[in-house]
Amino acid sequence: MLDIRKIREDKEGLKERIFARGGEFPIDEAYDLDAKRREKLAEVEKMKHEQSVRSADIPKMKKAGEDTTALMAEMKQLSSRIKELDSEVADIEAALREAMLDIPNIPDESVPFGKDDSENVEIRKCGEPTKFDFEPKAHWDIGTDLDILDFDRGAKLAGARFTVYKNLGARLERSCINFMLNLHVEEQGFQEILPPFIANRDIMTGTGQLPKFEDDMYGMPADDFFLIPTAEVPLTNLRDGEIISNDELPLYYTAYTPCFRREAGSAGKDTRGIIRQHQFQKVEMVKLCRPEDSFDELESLTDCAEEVLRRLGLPYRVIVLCTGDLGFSATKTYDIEVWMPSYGRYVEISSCSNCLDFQARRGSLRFRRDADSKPEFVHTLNGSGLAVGRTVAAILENYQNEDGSVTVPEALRPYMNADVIK
RNA sequence: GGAGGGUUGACCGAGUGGCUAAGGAGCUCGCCUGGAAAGCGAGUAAGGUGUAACAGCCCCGCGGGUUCGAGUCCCGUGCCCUCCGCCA
Repeated sequence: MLDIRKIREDKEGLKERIFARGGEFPIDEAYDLDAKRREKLAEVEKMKHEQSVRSADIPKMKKAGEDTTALMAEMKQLSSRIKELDSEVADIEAALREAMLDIPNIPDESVPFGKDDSENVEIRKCGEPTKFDFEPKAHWDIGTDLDILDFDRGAKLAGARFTVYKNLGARLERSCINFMLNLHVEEQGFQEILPPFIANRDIMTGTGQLPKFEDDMYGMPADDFFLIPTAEVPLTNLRDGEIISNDELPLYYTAYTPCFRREAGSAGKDTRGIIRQHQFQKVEMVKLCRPEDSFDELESLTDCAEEVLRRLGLPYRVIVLCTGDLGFSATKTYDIEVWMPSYGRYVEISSCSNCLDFQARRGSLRFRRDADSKPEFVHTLNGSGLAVGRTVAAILENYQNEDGSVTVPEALRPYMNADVIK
């Protein structure tokens, strides 16, 4: 959620920057509701003041033995007028909040203008696309042939876009998780968290998944719970409602969780393999930091994710998302894309974003700089480190051998207890 | 699932209808001391909204209601704790 003051101060400038995302957002509406709200509020506040001052006279008059009937009757009228106005204000506030929740974050000045993912800009590249002196297979064929991925039984158990991992396939997934967590925790300074995989409506609203994207979430209506679509949700909200002390910042959290997404609107996309699943595993990193540090933290966060790929020896590139491709809560996002031979191109495997105070404001994530200063909102960042299923797919494809076996990357061998999957 | 207890400030905690929601811990300063601790004294301190700045208004888990007036009474509900039941 944006600070309403930003809209008040420079509505047109803001509209231009936000509309660069493409689409329309209710900024004018929020502006008008805000003005109306303040006007009504001033009116009702004056009445409340009168109410409290004059009501205080009643016990005094009673003590003095005076008759309070007339004053009480008058106060009763005032009270009911206040009630009416109060409910008008509440209606306006609800509408204002609804509008504000539908307005995305402002793209940072450094974000390139563009309409969609075709206009994202490559920043750097590491390694070269893998070359084969035989005809390489796609990971779904490799996985099926080695009997480590079972798509048919996944579909039987749950449906399309669910996959069963077996034997060294299951172990490869688990090894990646452990390898990534250990790197983040032991070398990069993150605290390891194992959060609930379910979040309630408030929490889902705090990070921006709700109310706009409810259709993309798996919900449990009986309890008004949701399966988390990413560990960003519990990690970012871990300190929700708290006032964090200054010396705790910056906070680095990492967690492995499964992620659940309905993928509404992705019908026909990436239907084969494990690139786009309703349930996938991910190791996520989240940072809470002081406002002045968040852009530096974004660079180091991205590097933490890249380090995973470097150690796995997978070719990748980093792009900066253009205004049209930027996520709802982010002001700036780097995507890391891994080389996927079956696609003949780079495929997203991590997304690292700076959300400024946008999420901190929706929940209430604040810190106190000094003992006597006011609480301020922290800045929040999140990045995948990495999407595990896509990492497995990339390993299977980039490390495949002509005989159908797959060489285990050096960094994973201690976890796999195997040099090769065959 | 059933029964009971709780929910007040960056922390603890009093407060069952009416002037400004106690007190403590904390923090700052002073006295005391060789120095510190303890003790004593003084000060300071809540978040939101709003204003040029004041003021004003709101805030006692959340939402309704009763009342001239609600932290306090009534209804609903979230969460925490205890016991019972069920259960990995």
